[in-house]
Amino acid sequence: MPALKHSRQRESIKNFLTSRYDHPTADTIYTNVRQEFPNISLGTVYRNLALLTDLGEIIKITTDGPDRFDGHVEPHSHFICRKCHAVLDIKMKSEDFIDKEAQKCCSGVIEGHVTQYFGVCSECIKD
Amino acid sequence: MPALKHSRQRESIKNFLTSRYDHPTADTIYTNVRQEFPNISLGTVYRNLALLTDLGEIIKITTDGPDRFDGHVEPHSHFICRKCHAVLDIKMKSEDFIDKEAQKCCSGVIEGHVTQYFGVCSECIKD
DNA sequence: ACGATAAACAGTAATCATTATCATTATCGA
DNA sequence: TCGATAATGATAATGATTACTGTTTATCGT
Repeated sequence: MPALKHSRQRESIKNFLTSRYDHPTADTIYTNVRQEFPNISLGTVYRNLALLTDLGEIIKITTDGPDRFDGHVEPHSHFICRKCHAVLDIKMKSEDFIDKEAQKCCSGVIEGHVTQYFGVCSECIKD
Repeated sequence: MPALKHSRQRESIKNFLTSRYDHPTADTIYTNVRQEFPNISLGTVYRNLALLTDLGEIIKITTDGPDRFDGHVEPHSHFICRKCHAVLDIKMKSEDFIDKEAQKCCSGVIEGHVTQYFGVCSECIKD
């Protein structure tokens, strides 16, 4: 547990993530933050994304393909379009109910869940 | 869409998966199937896992770390222990209800969902 | 402000999981 | 049994992520 020090690079990554709602990958974050810090390293991006995830300030979304990151930590789920692979937010009320239902048939202690919905988004459905 | 041909290797992979309930990784499958086919290639394992997934005969579970595979396709969810990383099955009734709830606040068409519960399993909770 | 300490950095090499390539072998219908 | 082609084994290549190394920078006590 090393003492945390402030860094402009980490602040910029965090700011970028809270400004976006499209769940970018590490690489997208890298190319964008590079406009403010032209020689930031990709390793620095990954290091800070892991750190921010551990701190609970952002959320890591593991899917097929590269991981995506979400700067908005209020409980919500994600809808992933199987055509264009867009990741959209879903905010529903029954999140607690789901944990309680699952707990009924699980011998361990359930602390939470991550649900990914899949289907076709409203844009792709036009085609 | 190439015409499918039978292969003993693919059959062995499928059989191994339906015999297990612990959601093994490609590497675990590889080392086990190797007892029957000593010079099967890891590439063959991956190729057949992808094929079987496309055919809907098995399920690919994407998590932190390497993908895991499930030979049992009846709808169910997974509980992942955050201590020992075991993947256990959860079979609950409200799966359809969840899709309908989510559909209420989603502009796309929801076809299904994958939920991963996390917490501490009954073994690890003893420590 | 100054200097010591250690976190964070940029740059780069290494790792890990997965996919692609290609010459050879196995499957299967005619 | 023969011919077409899917599947294989071996291995190279890729893509995402992590680890390493020497340098820079933030923080804190004086």
